[in-house]
Formats: sequence, structure tokens, C-alpha cells
Amino acid sequence: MKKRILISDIAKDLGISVTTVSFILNDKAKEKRISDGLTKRVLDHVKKVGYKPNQLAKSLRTGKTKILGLLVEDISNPFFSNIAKLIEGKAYASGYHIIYCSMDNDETKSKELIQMFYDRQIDGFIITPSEGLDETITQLQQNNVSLILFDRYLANVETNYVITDNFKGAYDATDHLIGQGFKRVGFVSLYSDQTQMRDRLEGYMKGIDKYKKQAFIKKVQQDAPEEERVREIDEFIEDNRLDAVVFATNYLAIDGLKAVKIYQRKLPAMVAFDDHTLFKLYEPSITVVSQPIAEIADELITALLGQIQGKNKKLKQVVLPCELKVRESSLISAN
Amino acid sequence: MKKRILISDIAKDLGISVTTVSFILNDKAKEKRISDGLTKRVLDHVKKVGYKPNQLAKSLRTGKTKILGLLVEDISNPFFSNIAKLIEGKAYASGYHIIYCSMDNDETKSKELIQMFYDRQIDGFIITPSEGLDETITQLQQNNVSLILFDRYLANVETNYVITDNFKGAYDATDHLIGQGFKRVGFVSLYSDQTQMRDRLEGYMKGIDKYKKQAFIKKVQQDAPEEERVREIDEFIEDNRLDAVVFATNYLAIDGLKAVKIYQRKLPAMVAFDDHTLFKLYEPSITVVSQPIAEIADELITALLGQIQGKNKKLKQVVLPCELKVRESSLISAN
DNA sequence: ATGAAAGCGCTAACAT
DNA sequence: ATGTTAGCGCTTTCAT
Repeated sequence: MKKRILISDIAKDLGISVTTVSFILNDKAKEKRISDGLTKRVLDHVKKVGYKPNQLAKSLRTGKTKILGLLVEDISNPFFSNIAKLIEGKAYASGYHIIYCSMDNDETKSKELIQMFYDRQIDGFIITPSEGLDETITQLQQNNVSLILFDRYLANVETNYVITDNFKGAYDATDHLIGQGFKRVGFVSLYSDQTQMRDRLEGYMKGIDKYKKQAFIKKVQQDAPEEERVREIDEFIEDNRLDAVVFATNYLAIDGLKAVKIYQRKLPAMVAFDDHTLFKLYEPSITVVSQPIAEIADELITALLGQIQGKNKKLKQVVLPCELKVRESSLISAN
Repeated sequence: MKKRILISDIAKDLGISVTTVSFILNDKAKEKRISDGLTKRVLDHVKKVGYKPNQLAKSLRTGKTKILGLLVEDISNPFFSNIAKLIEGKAYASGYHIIYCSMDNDETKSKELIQMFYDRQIDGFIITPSEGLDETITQLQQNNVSLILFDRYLANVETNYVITDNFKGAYDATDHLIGQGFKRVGFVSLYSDQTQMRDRLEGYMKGIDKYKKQAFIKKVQQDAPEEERVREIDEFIEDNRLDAVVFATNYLAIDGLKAVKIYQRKLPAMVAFDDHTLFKLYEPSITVVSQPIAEIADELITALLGQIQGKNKKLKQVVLPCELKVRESSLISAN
């Protein structure tokens, strides 16, 4: 970490021009037919003196920053922080850095953040879009920005995305519960038109319809105070005498568990979406529809880097399977 | 998001020089005694055409990137992801972006990551240092890099840091347990010489000594397979017939709960360090020593930005209080 | 096969 | 009070 060495220092040390050094450093030695001997000498010297090109200068010149933007709903939700950690690792391995933020499903904040990241000239975006972003995302695409969505997508904009089969996940959960013999199976979701929420609701409906059961659907306001959300969920379960509930997200399920604790209820049978440490250790352990985090991260980075490097021209729209992890909370014997 | 506008376009549009525009844009209008009228005209025009300075060019020129590096132990640990979210918010509010990574308490990885971030010329570092980083951190300081540590510090390097009173937190936890009447109170920690671990152990010892009790101390290897850690913790509790345990981190406590589940044990009385959704909802709810996340984030950003802007010259070493949140798991009546 | 030099967009010293 | 211009460190065209 001594005084910064410049490419011109390297050139001077070796008595050659900066051009040659630059070519060699950018893997153009072969192409420019620079002798192997010289190439090796330069590379050795660069390593010896620890020369590191100034990324800023490089970026200014090339227009590439080697920075990716990760814009998630909420980095403090373990589902997203776990994915973030995986993405980060893969990005670093490819020489990319990640700048990130939480958009909190807030349209205005989301737009501002996307604009900020765009102004930073990041090389690519990984986004969990909140609603109302159709135009913003379209504009990014028109400006030839590499981007990929995940967790949800925009129904009216053709983009790359990686999602999971939310419909089947919710269907499986519902089918599993009713198949066990539960009679009154409810569904707790959000006021949200996001695709993952819509698909989960539809999956639940299909499960309900398969058995010709009545649907019980409760939506809560994501930004309502916790106390209120918890109370509403409790009322929903009690008023309808539900014996089983499918929760559309992990934090809704957590709200449900809070309701049980606060109002001292008997826990209904339940399935949550997205795994969580809590669900594994809760007594009874909570059955979940688990999304394949590692595969999601993998597909995202692979697709985005491919796009940045101009490889995959065609749309990449990946739907990964969810897995129903049956634990104790959904078994009728345990009730 | 149209074709990029340059500062020279603004100058041309208004028939003035780029210098004047640059001065005005960098709040030097007053200092350079540029007329209010012109200043306003420029600002209005800039806003109207949506001109945004190219950060790269600006950074190359000034050497400032307006990027902060957040290097935590593990972004998927809710303690860190919650702090990360708060820091992120505050940083954006001041025009800074955050790039982050998880160092996983791995010395080699930590050094590489710090070097990568340094090469990126970020304006400041926020770091939870793993062991063996004394020299690396010292070098950063010698290179006049702004930095602040948190969660732990380096005993042999004088740096800014924000930590909590781990000693008192562990002491309070131990005192609370023994004060309730528990007889055999153990402590589960890591093989680690990090300051927060050392302080927590000492706090436990002081609590034990106060009552002239025997200490039971178990350290586990952080990178051991989960199964092994869980088994060791179980053996520790069983072999020593402990009726209460203080866990030095949230994930150790989670391992403890896993042990209870897997080996079907009666839960001993317990206190965990750092709060977690699980601890609030577990049955019984788990008593924790909680660190003031919002204050930590606040102090970190304030101190770091102050340092970057050349304000606080002297060392900023903040010790925040922990809070013992007594819940059910540590009450003797509940046992 | 290698070198000279322009230029990425901005800031700020210097000139007026 | 405002303009001219060098230069931040790199890549790449053009010339040899």
C-alpha cells in the first residue's frame, strides 16, 4: 500500500511504452503480437512492484465500472441477506463489486435509488422490483443497461428474471394441508399486486378449488404497525375458526406466531413461505415452502454477467422449483 | 436518462465557461463571488435539463469516490444485516454509497477484501476486524485512510471504534441468572481472541466470582460443522448438569436451541447475546443481552463522515451500553 | 511489434 | 467575477 504506482512507471522501469504495458495487462498481447518474452517480463515486473491499475481512470475511459447494483426489498430479511451474501461472493470472484440498498417496496424510494445507481454508471442491476416501476425499468432497458429481476417480475415489461414457481409452491402447501384433513384453511397475504404474491394466491386458490373448499383470504398492509398486523391476523384466524393457514411470506408467518404468543392462542396448522431459523427451531417446527437460494444467486449472477459481456442476447427468464419442507406444524397428528 | 449531458453543454447553453458552472455546482459561488443571478440561472438550467455530473470523472479528479466500504463478519447474521440497513440509509442521505462484504472471520479473506476496497479508492472503511488484521489496519491508517471499527477492536492498534459494553452485558446476564438461584451456570463461546469475546468471557467470570461459583466454560470452533458444534454444546450442558447457560453470540445460542431440539433435552435457563426474531418468539422466549443497533449505526456514520470531512481529528472510541432484556428463558419460576 | 498522443469529464490553479 | 487550460490515469487509434 505504498505510494501509488502508475502504468507509466512500469513502462519507464522497463524502457517500453505505456501502450505496450496496457495491451499486455488487458490480455491483448497475443492479438497485438507482442513477444512472449516481453509479455512475461512485464507481467513479472507488475507483480513484483504490486502495480494495480486505477479503477477510476479505467472506468472513466472504458465506461465500465465493474460494479453491480443489488436492489432488494429489505436487506434485513434473511431471505434477501442470504441471497446477497451468495451474490456478493460470486461477484467478487469475477472481479465485480456490489453496491446495494433496500427499497422497502416503496415506489418513490425505488425510483430514486435506481436513478442514483444509474448515475454511478454501474455495469448491471439486480432488482426485486416494487410496483410502479414499469416505466423506470423500461427506460433502463432502452438505455441498454444490463439488468435482471428476481423474486418477482413486471408483467408488462419484457425483462430477464429469475423467480421460483410460487404458484406450485402455494398449491403444494395448500394441497398438503387439506390432504392431511384440515377443514378450514386460510391464506394470509399482503395488499400487493406483485407477481409473486399474485401467484401464491392463485396457487392457494387452486388447492382450495381442488377440494371444493371455501377460501379464507386475509390481506394486510405491509407498512401498517406491527401491532395492527398481528391483531388483524389473529382476528382472521379466530373469527373464521381456521384450523390451518398458509402465510405468503416469512414475515407474515412471523406475525402469525406473534399473534399466537400475544393472544395466547393454540397454533393452527401452518405453512410459511421462505425458510427462517425461527421456523426450524420453533416448537412445533414450521413447515415451509423453501426457495432455492443458492440456485437463485447462481442464475442471477451468471445471467447478468453473461449479459454484460454481451453473450446472452436473448431473454433469460428462469423459473426455479420451490420445495415444500414438511415439518411438524402442518401435520394433523401433531394437532 | 437520455444521452448524457456534460458540464460543457451547460456552459455552452448559457454562454459562460465551465469553470463558473463547476464553481456554482460545487457550492463555491459565494467564495468566488459569482452573482446570485447567474448562480440561480445556472442551477435552474441544470435542474431543467437534468444534468448530473459524471461521478467517475469527478472522482478521478478529486480522489474522492463518495463510496464507503462496509466489511462485516457475516451479512447474513441479522445483527449485521440490521446494522447494515441502517448504515446504508444514513450513508445515502449524505450522498454516499456503500459497498460491502462478509469477511467470515477469515484472516486471509479479510486482507484480500480490504486490499480490494482500498484499490477501489473508497473514502472510508467500516470494519468488524477479524484477528490478525493489526498490520493491515495500521497500514491503512498510515495511508491516511478514514476508518472505524465496530463490534470489536484491535487491542494493539489505536483506531476509532464503536463497541458496546460487552463486559457488563455478560456480567449482568450471569448475575441475573445466579441471582435467580441457578446453581451451575455455564458459558459457551468461541475459540477467538477478539475483544468482544474476551470481554464477554471476563464479564461472565466476574459474575461467577461474585457468587464464588464454579465456572463452566466451553469454546467451540466457529468453522466446525454445525452438527459438531451442536453436539459439543449438548455434551457440555449434559456432562456438567448445567441448569443455566450464557451464550456469547446469537448463533451459539441458536446452536444451543438446536441441541435441545435434536437431543430432546429440557431447555436450561439461558441468556443469549444479540437479539433475534427467534428469541422473541421461542417458547419460552429467550432472555438476551441486546446491543443498541440504531445507536451503533448512528455513531459509526457520524464519526466516519466527520473523519472524512476532516473534522474530528482526535480518536473517537465509543462504548455504548448493552441492555439485558429479561424474558422467560432466564426466570427460575418458569423452570 | 511498439510508440505517441488524444481524450474520457471533471476540478481548480492561474490568468485576466 | 469569470475564462483558459493542465491534468487526474488509463485505453486505444493511428502512425511507424
